[in-house]
Amino acid sequence: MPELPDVELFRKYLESTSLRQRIDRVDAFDDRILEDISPKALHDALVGHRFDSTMRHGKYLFTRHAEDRWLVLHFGMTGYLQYLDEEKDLPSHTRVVFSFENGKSLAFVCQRMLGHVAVTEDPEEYVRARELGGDALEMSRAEFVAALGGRHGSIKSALTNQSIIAGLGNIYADEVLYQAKVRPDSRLRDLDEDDLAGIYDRMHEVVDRAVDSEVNVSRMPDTWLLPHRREGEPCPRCGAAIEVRKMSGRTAYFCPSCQPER
DNA sequence: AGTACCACCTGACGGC
DNA sequence: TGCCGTCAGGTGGTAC
Repeated sequence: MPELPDVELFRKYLESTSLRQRIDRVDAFDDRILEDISPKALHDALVGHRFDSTMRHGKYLFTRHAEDRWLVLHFGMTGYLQYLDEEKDLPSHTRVVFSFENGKSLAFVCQRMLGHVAVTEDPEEYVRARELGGDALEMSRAEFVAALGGRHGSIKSALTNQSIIAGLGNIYADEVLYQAKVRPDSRLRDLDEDDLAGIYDRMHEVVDRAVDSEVNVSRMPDTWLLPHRREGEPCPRCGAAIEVRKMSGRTAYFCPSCQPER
């Protein structure tokens, strides 16, 4: 479930493995993954170039391969990157392979086909066209409060709405609200600026720490909700049974005692 | 504006 | 054993 911390890790992974190698071949095995570009056009756009830098906005990863040419990667729910010494070791569900001159390759793997690969001239323009909000890590506390202010929905639907804040998904939104002791179904109009500032601070902590833990749950604090995100499991803070509630088709996990109703 | 629901997609899992 | 419904959840579209 790649959310911001996962994608940030993919970015670092791509940086440490795949820069500055001449791209010899690009194979797209399933063009449902490709967004407004044919397999041949993708191949032709990349061959002969080298990835030379990366950037991330929310759950989108960009890597530059020429002046004004960037590859766009979005991982859907099950996507990830794998750098390989030998192409025979391609993971199952590999959808696109970037083969380098040194015989190594980078696989874009995406089991459920909910991810996308695209090409853009300008990541910022791409972000604008997608109507994404500010990146959760880049945005200031004042921008965060302003983005949420004056809205009427639930806090959780705002946190996971990529056009308001880009980067949080279902799992980390639950974690942030758990840390902030705010119930996911709380109405924004019932939260004041201090509440929002607190949520912003917890969001930063959670995302930073998740990246530091390399998104490995066993390396995250045991006092977090994430290792206990199961119905009825005791809350690591107070022992009350964790509750689950469906909110617009998503499962929200929370502690009914630490995250009181407002 | 916000919400609910559906579709996309595949694999795991529980029930029978 | 094997079939079937349900669930996982990021995104996007539609209807209310």
